[in-house]
Amino acid sequence: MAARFWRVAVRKAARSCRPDLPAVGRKLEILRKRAAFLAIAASGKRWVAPGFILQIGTAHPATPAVFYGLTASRKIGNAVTRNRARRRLRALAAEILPHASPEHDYVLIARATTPTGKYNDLRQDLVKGLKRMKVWREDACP
RNA sequence: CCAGACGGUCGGAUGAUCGCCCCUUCCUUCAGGUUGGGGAGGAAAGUCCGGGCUUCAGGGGAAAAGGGUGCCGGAUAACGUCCGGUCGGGGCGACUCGAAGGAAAGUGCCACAGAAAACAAACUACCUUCUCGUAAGGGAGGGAAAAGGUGAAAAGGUGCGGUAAGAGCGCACCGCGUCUUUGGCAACAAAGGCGGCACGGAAAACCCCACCCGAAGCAAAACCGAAUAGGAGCCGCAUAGCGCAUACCUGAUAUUCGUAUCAUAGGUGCGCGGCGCUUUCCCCGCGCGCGGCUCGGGUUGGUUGCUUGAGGCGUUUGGCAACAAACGUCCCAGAUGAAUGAUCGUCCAUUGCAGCAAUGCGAUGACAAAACCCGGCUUAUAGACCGUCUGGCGCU
Repeated sequence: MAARFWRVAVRKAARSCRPDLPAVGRKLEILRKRAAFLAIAASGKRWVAPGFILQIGTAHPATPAVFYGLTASRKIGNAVTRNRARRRLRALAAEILPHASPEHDYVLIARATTPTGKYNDLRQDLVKGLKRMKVWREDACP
């Protein structure tokens, strides 16, 4: 009940701050180049949750958008499973990552439980992880 | 109604909120907004066959090697696929399965067991002659291959006759071989004659015969952009060439500036020769130095290829069928760290618990996701539905 209310509030906030572009941490861009993934992995900062692994790249000047990438390896299952994991992570990123600092790049790595776990758990874990790593911005539009 | 055979269709439904990719309308400050439309499969899978397409200039012929296919006829762009037959297995049946050419071209093989595994042979045992012995029985020679035993297989089978015992030794039927006739396009089948049995298995050992096959793949390939980038150097080989023609182009000379002349300047054309052209050879044709080593550089990106196709659906006609033709109609994914979804309800299935029950609470949702495109094959697949047929049982 509380979670539902919280989610609606976020959506309202996201909608309300749309007019004032270009504000920090609003848009999302997906990384597609192998070199970018390697650079983020090399920074070594990672946070492991039951449903996924979060990697954070080294700090750089803030960009207009938050860059993030998704990885679903052969290990977690066949093509259907990998697709489902990647799509759940993409939905999660669309909801949560506007709150992340645009001074870093992020990579979400799918684990075996990603396609089957509870969506609420995934969401809470990601928020927790961002706060732990001190890249959480409470207001999406400061 | 039960059990089964074959073929086909589908393979969760629906709503709300928030999104993604492609095409498109309009607005436009060129960054977006906006209108409308489309967006995974029967196997998209495995990548096992067959094609299209692209590149290696291309085309034709022959040979060798290698690979593939293998009853007959048809379908098809093609196939190892499909359809219809034949033959041989399985099933009461519907139906189904089949590495189904040649063993009389040749070489080799047939384990174990057994006497013997392919010019047949003879262990036990059978018959007989001679001989030794009182006898039981033994020894030597001959006949024969029926009985026993071994084996996947023992050189036709069963019955009768025959014989010292036996044996296709003779006869009948069956099998086999061969010839003829008939039916069939054919594979093959049927009938009749002849033969007295010759020809064991395995070709999934090599092999022979007939037919087919160039290679690599969309990371193909083309273009744009970028870059000193079809780069530079050295070595080796080679006739790095020769002849003829040509004033058309560049060039040279002369010039009255209009042009003329020059073939021992280059280009160009033709011929000869050399090398190369996807294993080799020949012919046509095409291209032109070739080969090796060293140094330096490049490999990001974008666009095209990219989805209108041996296309889908419907009707009619031909055909037993696979399929073909005609007409009508439709446009139906195009991503590239890879879109086609995420979340939450309701319903539908399956299932667990509780309950006398109505029902309630919870869990789960087959296999599996396009990657240039088609035709097949193979494998995976919870469940639902439809049609045709077979064998039972019951009823009228």
